[in-house]
Amino acid sequence: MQPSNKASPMTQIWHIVSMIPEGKVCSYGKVADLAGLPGRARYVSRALKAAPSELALPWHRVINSQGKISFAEHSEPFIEQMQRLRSEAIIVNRGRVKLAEYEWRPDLATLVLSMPF
DNA sequence: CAGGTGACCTTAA
DNA sequence: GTTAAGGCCACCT
Repeated sequence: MQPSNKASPMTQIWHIVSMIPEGKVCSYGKVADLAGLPGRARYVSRALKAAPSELALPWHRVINSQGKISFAEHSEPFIEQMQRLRSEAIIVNRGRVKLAEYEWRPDLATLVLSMPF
């Protein structure tokens, strides 16, 4: 019997986030959709908060549907996220990035093949 | 069990 | 371009 490595919803979310490429961003809602959890954007934020730091997920590439950083402006995590985005040559103005320019558009076929069973 | 909360989203002003 | 309201759902009091 194989050890149960079935993907939990949270694991799925971590997996999707890990695939966002450098220099691109993705909204919480989109991550939820891609993880097979439509309408569960808030679950994505919880999953990120719960993610072990050893995973080194690119959590800073996840923003809200308006292209804005969802942490309170000027808060510590807000500033860190902005710095991380800028370090990838992403332009951030008033805590917002231009989605038309930076939104991740994954190839769905490739994505499906990368999914854990 | 009931109510509050939040790293959200869509819609309608 | 903005904000406000309603919806959402796992977690915590």
